[in-house]
Amino acid sequence: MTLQGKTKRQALTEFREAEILEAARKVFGEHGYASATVDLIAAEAGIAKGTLYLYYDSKDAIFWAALTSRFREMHAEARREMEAQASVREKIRASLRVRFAFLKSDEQFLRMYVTEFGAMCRLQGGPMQALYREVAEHMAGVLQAGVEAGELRPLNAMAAATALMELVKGVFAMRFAGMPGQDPDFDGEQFVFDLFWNGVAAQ
Amino acid sequence: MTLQGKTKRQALTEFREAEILEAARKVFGEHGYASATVDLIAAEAGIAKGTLYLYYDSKDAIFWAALTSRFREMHAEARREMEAQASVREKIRASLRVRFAFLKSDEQFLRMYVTEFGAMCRLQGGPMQALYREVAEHMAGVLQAGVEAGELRPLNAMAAATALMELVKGVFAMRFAGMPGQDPDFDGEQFVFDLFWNGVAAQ
Amino acid sequence: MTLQGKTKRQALTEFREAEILEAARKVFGEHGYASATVDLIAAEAGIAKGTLYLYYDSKDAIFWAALTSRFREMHAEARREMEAQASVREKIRASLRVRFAFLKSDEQFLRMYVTEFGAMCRLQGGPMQALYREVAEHMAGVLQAGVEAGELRPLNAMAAATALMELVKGVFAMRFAGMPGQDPDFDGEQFVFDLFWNGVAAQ
Amino acid sequence: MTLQGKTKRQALTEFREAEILEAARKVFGEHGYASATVDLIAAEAGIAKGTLYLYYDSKDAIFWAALTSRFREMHAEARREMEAQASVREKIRASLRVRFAFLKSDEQFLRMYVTEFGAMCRLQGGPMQALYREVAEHMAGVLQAGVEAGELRPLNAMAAATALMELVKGVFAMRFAGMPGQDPDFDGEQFVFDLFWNGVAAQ
DNA sequence: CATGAATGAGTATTCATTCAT
DNA sequence: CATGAATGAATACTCATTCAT
Repeated sequence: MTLQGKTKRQALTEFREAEILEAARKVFGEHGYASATVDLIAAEAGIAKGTLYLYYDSKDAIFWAALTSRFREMHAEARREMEAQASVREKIRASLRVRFAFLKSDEQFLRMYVTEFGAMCRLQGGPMQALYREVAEHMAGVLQAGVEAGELRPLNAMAAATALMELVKGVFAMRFAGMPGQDPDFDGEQFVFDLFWNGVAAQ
Repeated sequence: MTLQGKTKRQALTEFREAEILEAARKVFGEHGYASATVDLIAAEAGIAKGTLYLYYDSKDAIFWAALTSRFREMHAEARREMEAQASVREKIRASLRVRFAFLKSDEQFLRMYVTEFGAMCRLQGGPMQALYREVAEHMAGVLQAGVEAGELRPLNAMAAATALMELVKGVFAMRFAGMPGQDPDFDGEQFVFDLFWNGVAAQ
Repeated sequence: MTLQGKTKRQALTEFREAEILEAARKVFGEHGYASATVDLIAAEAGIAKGTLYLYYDSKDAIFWAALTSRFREMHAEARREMEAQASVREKIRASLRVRFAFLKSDEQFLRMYVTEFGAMCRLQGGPMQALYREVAEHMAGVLQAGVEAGELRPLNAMAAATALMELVKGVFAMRFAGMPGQDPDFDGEQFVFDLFWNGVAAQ
Repeated sequence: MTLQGKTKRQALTEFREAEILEAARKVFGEHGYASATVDLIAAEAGIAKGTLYLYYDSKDAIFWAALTSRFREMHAEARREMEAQASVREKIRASLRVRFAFLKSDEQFLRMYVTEFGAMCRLQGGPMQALYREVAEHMAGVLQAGVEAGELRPLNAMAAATALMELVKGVFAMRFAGMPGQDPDFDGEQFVFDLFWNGVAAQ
């Protein structure tokens, strides 16, 4: 009974948190951090403003949670898919496949990721940076292994990992920068892979 | 006399504007857009707050001018240096040389460029996007010529141009993301060139 | 059974109420009325916030009850002790003895009494004022009798009674005002008695 | 010219500050600290809310300034009048004369002084306490001189000084406590003087 | 009876912008 | 041209109170 009670409450809490983050991504995605208001997020989530503060301590905390929770999901799936592959080449492919799928399917998250990640890393300091670093380090590990296995030419793995992440972001940034003639046939994923793979492959 | 008067006035105006933008870059660079205040910028520039509004219409306008004026300078110099080179390879080298020199020498501008360019492109809409596009299109033109000359493999030139710009930004972003073990010998410029050149060169 | 049930319930209710008031005095004493929160009181009392409202109608009511219940106790005991004395002189002594003992033994109540009684009398209106008046009137009655018996010089008994109460408060206020060189040998009770007695005694 | 300009500006500033404090005393006096709002004070002062913050940093600062500025004036005048007297007896009389005149003539200040001084001493800490102490110490010095001159019986001068101040407050507190039958002929000043003087005089 | 999640009115404070001098 | 005092709309956050479970 206690267990059920706890489970129920936990479930409710998790549901509310998810609801809030969903609303937050929508509002932050549309308005940007500065212009987004807590009232707007609460209204979007269909709850009272005060209720938000039962689940998150501040606007900052909401933003951080909304951005990183999704970012973590994306990274976790990419990691899983990469581990299922043997070669570095296929690991890179898998990583790109997952990331492109994620960013294409979640417009709001994409906006937050592309336009505010940079600023938030600097302003929010620690937690955001740590996450970014963690993800980069994982990719760097994969690339380093590729170098040691002779699949890749010798390179600074951390820099290459960062470059790969920024390339993905960059391709999506083209949209927001209002690039013209967006060729509907343009395959960003393939483009990034070709550029990066040719850039780092041995020989 | 009238001419001279006008010239004097124009000179003063230009001097004031430059002073303001310099101050703005310092304040925006240190605090980020949202936390920077017009009071702070005025104080830094050593003029009254009201005076700012004689030269710029709004905080937004100041930010935009501070960011783009420097961005334009960087691009203009890069363009000049690129035109002095014959091969696409050397044009790319020249572009990177200028951009890295600029960003290394101006910490404040670097911060604005890396952390707020993305957000501002989306939020400020037109003017910022147009500029970004213009720069990308110039680089795309160079790359397209390279493709046609057989120096580069066939590729989406606009995407490649964007990728190059984002790679430069990405290398500097590593700093702000608090990347560890920043190898003091790490040569970001060379790294970006190698990655990109190998990524796009023919064969 | 019903009787027992009622008695049990009443006992429980009284116990709860006492518990709540104890907690309230602690919280109000530490934080002051405005900064004290109902959550804090509930936590201190070890019950849920909603439960508080089963026993008291509002934060105000809790404050009022916490302050006056103790004030009443203090007065009741002072009254008893005064009645056990024959002369006005000894009645005054008894009153001071009880009041000083109470205030010295209950730091939290002391704080509420000294720092917020004044404000609350005005803001809470009726009930608090009535109580204050009742206590003052009792003391005034004693003093008036003293006047009529020739023990005290002719005076406005109500004013003198108020003065005595304020003097007691004033001595304790010295602490909160951060008075220096608090002589550890200083006997506030004796001091107030000497001042007041000399001030009101006949001749 | 510069001097005039400065003087003008200073005059304006002082005028505004006085205006604000006047309004603040009215609002704080009527509602008490907690219920008073900054909006109300601004409205009462006939200026915009933001303007308040050009002159005072916070609601707390306004309250503190409103209370202490008047308190200081009262003390300064009392001090002057006391110094014009030779005997301790007349100095005490002078002090009471000034204080009663002040408190009778400024209902709003009286309310703040009587009902919130205690709480604020504790909550605002340092500045308020220091002021209270300073005033008490001055009076204590006078009383101590009286003791040494044989005019007063030996006593704890600081305690007696505090007692005198609290007696004054106490007499006015009677009003707010809704004391009945306020004899219109009752002379509070004389009453406090008699009580205190008889209480402390030699013999 | 007891709970504590939900509410939303209420408030101090900031800051871009204006305009009288 | 230059100033900076004045403005007031905008907003994050709090907390007493309620009520469904």
